[in-house]
Amino acid sequence: MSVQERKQRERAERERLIVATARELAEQQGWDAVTTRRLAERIEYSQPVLYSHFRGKREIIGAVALEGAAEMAAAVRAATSAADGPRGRVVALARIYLDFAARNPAVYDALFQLDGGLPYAREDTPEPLKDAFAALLESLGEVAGDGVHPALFTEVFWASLHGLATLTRAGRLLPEDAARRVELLVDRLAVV
Amino acid sequence: MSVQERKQRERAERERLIVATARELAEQQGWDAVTTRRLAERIEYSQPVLYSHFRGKREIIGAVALEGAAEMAAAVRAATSAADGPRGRVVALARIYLDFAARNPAVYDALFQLDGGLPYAREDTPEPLKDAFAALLESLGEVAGDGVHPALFTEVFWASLHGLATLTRAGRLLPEDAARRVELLVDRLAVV
DNA sequence: GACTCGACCCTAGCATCGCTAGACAAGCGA
DNA sequence: TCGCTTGTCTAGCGATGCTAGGGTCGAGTC
Repeated sequence: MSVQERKQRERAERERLIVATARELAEQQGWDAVTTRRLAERIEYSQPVLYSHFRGKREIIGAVALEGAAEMAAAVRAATSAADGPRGRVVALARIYLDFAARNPAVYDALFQLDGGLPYAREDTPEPLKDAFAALLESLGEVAGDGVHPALFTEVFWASLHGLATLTRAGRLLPEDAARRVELLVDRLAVV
Repeated sequence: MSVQERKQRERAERERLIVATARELAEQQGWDAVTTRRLAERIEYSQPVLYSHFRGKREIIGAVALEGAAEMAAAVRAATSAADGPRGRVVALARIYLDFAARNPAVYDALFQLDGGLPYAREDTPEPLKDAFAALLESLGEVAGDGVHPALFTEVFWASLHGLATLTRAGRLLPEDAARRVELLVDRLAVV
């Protein structure tokens, strides 16, 4: 049995290597540069090996997305737990969210922009995705206001942040006023 | 001279045909299906003809985006001018914006999601894009509130709508609660 | 009215993409 | 030691965006 176990360990290790390498390559040169050939070369295996771990490129993007979701949830919780009061937590959340998107553009794309073949907003949605939304809900639910469903409020707030993140990164919004936009958004949306 | 004029007319006509065909194909089967070969076949010319009009696929996407921007601006102005009061105009704007995005997903992608090689938020930004933003500003500036720069408010409101539009279309948000989200967004963001 | 010459378009092909079939080698269990 | 499973690689398929080069057709000139 120990032989099989060793093989499974090695296999899992290689899978982590694939995901980490794909992410690294995407952050360095964009997802367009993440071709199966380049990826295979970087992990020092041939192309078909990738397909013994993932169905195709889409699933690799999906794996990066799941990893990113877990990181984002952790980052959000860390930031909000260090802040004081409902409003403080919302401000911290908004900042860390946009910061995460700006610092990890490839991961953010994998999560919300690209097709990673993951089911969203459904029962069989992977746990990391549900948990990332839950992390947002924990702080945003506090400031939804009377008579407003916390989840609905979270969706709206999240969508606003997502809009700011994507439009800024796509060059549609100038980064200079980013802080002022966040301030305005929190002031208006959050009920404290 | 009339021969040259005729040729120029025919050339311009063919360019319109290319853009219209690309848009049609994208709306029918998605932008992935818009390959230079398929596009060439549909307009009944060979591939290289496309490159005598546009630098490449990117520029074709950009042309569709410009066409879409003009349409969106017109739609927004039509909807807001038919509504009463500042709040009524904002509600109408939000609805028509999301409606436009839902009805013309390919055009919306060309505008805000894909790389059409267009310069945004700059001095040399094409007129249709500036005008589309201006159309939003006309109604949203009314409800920015005291001490808030109308353009900044417009950016935030626009980003929120963009977030709702993209997340909904990507399956990240369920369409059922769309109306409630718009209502909440307008209630909180707009100062009436 | 014949001819020259330039503008225009098409065929063919390049490098690269995601993905797969089939040959081959390595290492396990008997 | 042998047989077989498991795993990996080489090679190749169809399709992508884009381009080079040849050929045709028609406008303008003598």
